[in-house]
Parts: sequence; C-alpha cells; structure tokens
Amino acid sequence: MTQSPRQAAPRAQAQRRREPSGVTLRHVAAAAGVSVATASRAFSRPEKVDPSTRARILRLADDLRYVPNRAAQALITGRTMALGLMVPDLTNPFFPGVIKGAQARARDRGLSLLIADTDEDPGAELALVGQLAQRTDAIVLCSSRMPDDDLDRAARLCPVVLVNREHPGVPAVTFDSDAGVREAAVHLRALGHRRVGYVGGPAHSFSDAARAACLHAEFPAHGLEVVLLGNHDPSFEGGRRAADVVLSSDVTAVMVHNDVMALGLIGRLLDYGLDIPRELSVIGWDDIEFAGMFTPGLTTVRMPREEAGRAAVAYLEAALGGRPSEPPRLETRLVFRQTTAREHQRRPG
Amino acid sequence: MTQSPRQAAPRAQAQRRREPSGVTLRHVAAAAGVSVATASRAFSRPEKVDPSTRARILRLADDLRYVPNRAAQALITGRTMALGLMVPDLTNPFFPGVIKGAQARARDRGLSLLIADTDEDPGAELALVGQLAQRTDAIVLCSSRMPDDDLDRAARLCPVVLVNREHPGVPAVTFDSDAGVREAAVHLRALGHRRVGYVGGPAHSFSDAARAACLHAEFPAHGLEVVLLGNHDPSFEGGRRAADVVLSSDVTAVMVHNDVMALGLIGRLLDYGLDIPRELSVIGWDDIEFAGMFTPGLTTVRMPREEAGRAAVAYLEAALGGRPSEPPRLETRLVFRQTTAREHQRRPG
DNA sequence: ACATCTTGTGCACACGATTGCATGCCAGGT
DNA sequence: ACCTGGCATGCAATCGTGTGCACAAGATGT
Repeated sequence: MTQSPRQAAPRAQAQRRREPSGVTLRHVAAAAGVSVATASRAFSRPEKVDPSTRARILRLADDLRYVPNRAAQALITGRTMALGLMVPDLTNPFFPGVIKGAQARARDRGLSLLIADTDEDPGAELALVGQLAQRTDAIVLCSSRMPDDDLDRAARLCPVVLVNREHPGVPAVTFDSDAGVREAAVHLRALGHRRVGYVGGPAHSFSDAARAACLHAEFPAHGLEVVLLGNHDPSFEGGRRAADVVLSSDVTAVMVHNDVMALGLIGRLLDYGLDIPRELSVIGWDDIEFAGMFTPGLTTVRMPREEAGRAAVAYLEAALGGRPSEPPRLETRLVFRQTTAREHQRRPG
Repeated sequence: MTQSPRQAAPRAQAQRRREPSGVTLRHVAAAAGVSVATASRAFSRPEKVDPSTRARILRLADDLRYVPNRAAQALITGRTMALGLMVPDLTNPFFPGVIKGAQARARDRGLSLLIADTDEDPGAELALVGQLAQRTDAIVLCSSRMPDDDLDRAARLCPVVLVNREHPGVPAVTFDSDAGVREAAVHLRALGHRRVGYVGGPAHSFSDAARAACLHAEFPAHGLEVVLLGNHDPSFEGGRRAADVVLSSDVTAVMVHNDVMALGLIGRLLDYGLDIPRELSVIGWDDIEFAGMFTPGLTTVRMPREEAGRAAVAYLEAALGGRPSEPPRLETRLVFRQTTAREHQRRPG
C-alpha cells in the first residue's frame, strides 16, 4: 500500500450555517459514479465529456436540484457574473428606464445587476464604485456627476462604461442630441419663433453642457436665437423656480434641461394663468413616460433610455469577453405633443 | 529539521485572470510579518488580536489597497451579504421608491442589492426568485403577483419578505389602508358625495382585493355607497380605458386603484371636456411624485414606499442575524390636493 | 506488431478568506 | 519552582468549483 502522508488529519467538519439546498457537485458526482472534475466539466466543458455520461450527470443534477455555488465559481474563476449600475436618483424616471433595459439584457445573459443610488451626491460616487467593484465584474455609470479625476480613478478600479456622459479614455454610451435638437429647431422655426430660451440643469452637469452646446450649434443655423436662462436644480421644484426667469425674458419658446423640470415650469406658469402653449411653447428633454400623460402633453426630445441600458451591458459583456467593441451613440428624436404652438406675443406678465 | 511531507508538490500557479487589485490577505500578512489567520482576525475578530499588531495590519492593508474578496468570504461563510429585490415593473414609480429605501438601508449595512424586474409576468417570478436565491441571502418580493403555491415554493427556496402582499406563513411589510381610506371617506362625505366608484386594478392582484375590501369596510360606515367599476390594467392606458365606465355610472366621485391609472382616467375625462373636480372627484392611491406635479394635483392615499423598502431590508437583516422580529404595518394617510371638490351633478355625458 | 494520436476520466491543487485547535509566552497564585 | 490560565498567534483544514496534467483505453496509421 502506497504511503499517503495526506489524509492523516481527522476531519473535524464543523457544523456551519449552510445554504438551504446543500447539494454540491460532489453529491452529483457521487450519484453519477464519476469524479467531481467530470461533473464540473459536464457543465462548463461539455465537449470534453462523453455524451452519455454527461447526460446522466445533468439528469442527476436536475433530480438532486443541484444549483452551482456562485461564490465558489466566482472565487476560482475571478468572475462574479454580476454588473453594477449606478444612478444619481432612482426617483427620476429617466433612470429606472435605463435600469430596466440593463436588467433585461443582463438577465438574458445570466448576469445579475447590482443597483446603487448616489442620492445626487457626486462626492459619494467614487466610494460607491469601490464598493460595487468588489462584487461585480464591471460597472455602468449612468449620468455620473463625478469630478473628472474621480472618474479616472474609478475607471482604473474596474471596467466601466458611462451612459450619458463622456470622458477621454472611458467608453461611453451617448445620446446624439443633434437629430432631436435639429427637429426642434425646424419645428419652432416653422411655428414662427425667433428667440428661444434654454432652461439649464445643474451647473457642472455634463449632459447640460452637451445640450446647451448642441443648441448653440443647431439653432442659429435655423434662424433661431438662443437665450440662456440660467442653471437650475434638475427637479420639479427647480423647474417651478425657473418660471420667473422665463417670464422676465422675452422668449416665446423654451427648451428645458429635462422633462421633470419642464413639467414644474409649466405647472408654475399655469398657476400664473399663462396659456400654454399659446403664450409660450415648451420643449422638454428625455421623454419620460409622464411627459405624455400630462395635459397638455409635453413636446420633448426622446432619449432611448432602455436601449441605452441594454447597450451599456452589451458593451461590458463584449469587453469582459475580450471582444473589443464600440459603445453606440444613440439617436434622439423630437416627440411632438401639445406644448408647442404658433408663436404669439404674450401679454406682459 | 522536522520533516515536512507537505510542500513537496511544486506549485504550477497557472496564470489566471485576476482581479485588477491582486492584493490579498496573504500580501498584507506578509507585509505585516504575521500569518494570514491573524490578518484575517484583525478584520473580523478585532478583540482577538493585539491592538498594536492590529493597527499595523490595518494600516498596511490600507497602504496596499487591500480589498477583501467577497466571493471567498461568501464561500467560507455561506453568506453573500447581498439581498435581492423583485418588482413587477420598474417603470411604475411606486417601485423605484421602494428600491430607493431598500438600497439606502442596505448600503448603510454594507449589503448589496440585486434588482429584478419581472415585466409584469407572474409566471416568470418563481424562476427569477430561483436565480436571485443563488446570489443572495434573502429576497424582498414587492407587490408580487405570484400564485399562492409559487409563493410557498419561493419561501422554501430562501428567506423572503413580502411587501404589499400577504400570505400565510410568509412575513410581510404591509400597508394599512384603513387610516387613509377612512380619511377619504370623511373627506368625500363632507363634500356631499354619496355614491363613490372604485376603479379596480388587475383582477387577481392582492393589493386590489385589499383596497376594495377596505373600501367596503370603511365607506358604508360613513354613509357612502361604493360602486365597483371593474378591473383594469394598472397603467395609464388602463385608467383611460376606465373613463367610459365611470361616465356611464352615476357616481360623483371615484377612488382609483393607483395614481397612474387615476392620471389616465383624469386625462381622458379632461379630453371629454369634463371639469375635474367640479363634475367628478378623483382620489388615487400611492402618492407617486407625479401626483403632486399634475394640474390639477391629485388627491391620493399615500403609501410610505421608501419606508417600506427600508423596513423590508431591516426585517431581513434581523432574520438573517437570528433576531426574530415582526415586519411593520405601515400607516397610510390621505394627501389632499385638487381633484376632490363639493359634489355637483354633472351634465349627462 | 508497434508507434502515435485521440478521447474520456481522475488526481490534486488552486482560488482567498475564516476558524477550531494547538502552542508558546507571560503573569499571577500557591 | 510549578501549575494554571489567559492572551496572541500560527497551523492547517475547509468552503465548492475549475482546470492542468497524467494516464488508460481504444482508434488509427504504417
């Protein structure tokens, strides 16, 4: 008998808190009369095991209700099969849209999605990325407000893809506002408008800068003058507060940084007794579900947000799989509803 | 020299795809001149290691940017430190609210939150629970539409807490509609209403049944007759479609299964030229953010949904920690806005 | 008949952390 | 001097899976 120095120590086998279904590969292997290695390969390297034994193993696994232990897989494999997704505020309907798309795609591929809400606190984002990175293979940063160098650090921490923000060296799913804005321009021009205001979002928001830039690039070419009406909180209240600035300007139409703000603005103007859209045309941004539910329905630039979510995880899948790819630039379109109408001088407010 | 039969086999140490920060406990231990065991204890059993060595270990860990490998911890510990949260539809603002609360609480406790959206498919829920269960310690089932026996199976799969649904033997964070509904009753009665309709949600929805039951329990006591106006899709469109039923009934006020439906209903009635609330008072359910953003502002029964999310994870924490507790029953309140007014016979529609 | 390749399987190690047990050390009681 | 006991630490096993390597048996080529 060959001496075997191993196996000497008696196995204490402490009583541990175990998962409900304590069925492991070992059990399946034993039942099938094969080694754990073969059982493992039956799942992950199908071509390396005899079809009949494989079938037997799979059937037994099923009978025993075997479910692989993801932690063990993650440990040996180095891949958690989970992705992270960070958003500034779940309460803004734009983000659940992105999540929905991301989650659907992830689920299709057997990936899980961890959600983090930063509560609009740019300072907390980097730390949160750190936390997420421990449990995921890669992260989607949606409309991140992080300072540029935090972003650099984050990208070094773990594979990252941005949505609705751009930063050199970091892949990003972006929205091409041009098409939507151009449509808005011809639309407003056709209605007779000349001077249109832009009610901006947060001062250091990337997307706000992008939107303003896009306006400046497209509107003058269509004979429209754009008037900046300040930076505001990207909330309903922010929109309401912007009402006075709008009234005291002499624009006949405004574009607003996002739909929620636009709705706040309109609500406030309605309170003032203004006739929307007769006295002021309003165009929002995002096309959240509620934009179409309001009366009057909000004309707005649609951002394909579920698609953005899907594209972001698709990109990460590819990147993790070593297949290089380019995250897409998504087209926007103007959605025509009832908050835009022929230009008409309003009575002094 | 003591003979050591171990350590004979040469370590091949295959080149594996490793996490970006390849720093493990072993490195920290080596740097600190202690064993991995001590290093480990420096983190998880602080009292069992000398304060000075502990300090040294922690500092070194920090310097080396050590981050513990959650997969390894999960493997040995049997705890993933992650929770799952399943919702029917992220697009309904009620659910992001719950998620926000859950996520905030989870993050505070160092837990992660996995999100699953069932896309309103009750048949898919059980399978999704199975998937989630592999990666989490416990699951929050929010407004689950699962059939009862699926629910039983799910609960056997892994620790579960329900939100906004009840089922014998399964803990649940519930909403006590009574208070809100009672307020609605006295409110409507004070405004002179007698017959109030109920525009129901999905036929087999637990919460719809609960809400209807609550109406039947409270309204007659206040001299109000309740008229059931059918079951409808819990969406904006569903609310719009319910408009005709409402018009053809002779009620002067309606309660609607949720805010989104109420908004749809109101929008449609406005289209018909109805004066809301003069000709019909409307009360919604949930108090989603947008309820207050509409014009007219929607009077509605508030559900403290972020609190529900927090309570659900708090309950699970306790349960996993072996501390038995009872998930709370949360109070609802009526939020008075502009869609309710004195009863006033409307002109025949 | 023998060399070579292919195929299917098992052995054993590795992943990174936790933890029961053993051990060595030092203080204090007798 | 010796025993006792607490404290700090190390050893080694363990969690469940993946995978390189070795090996046996059968297939194939000359």
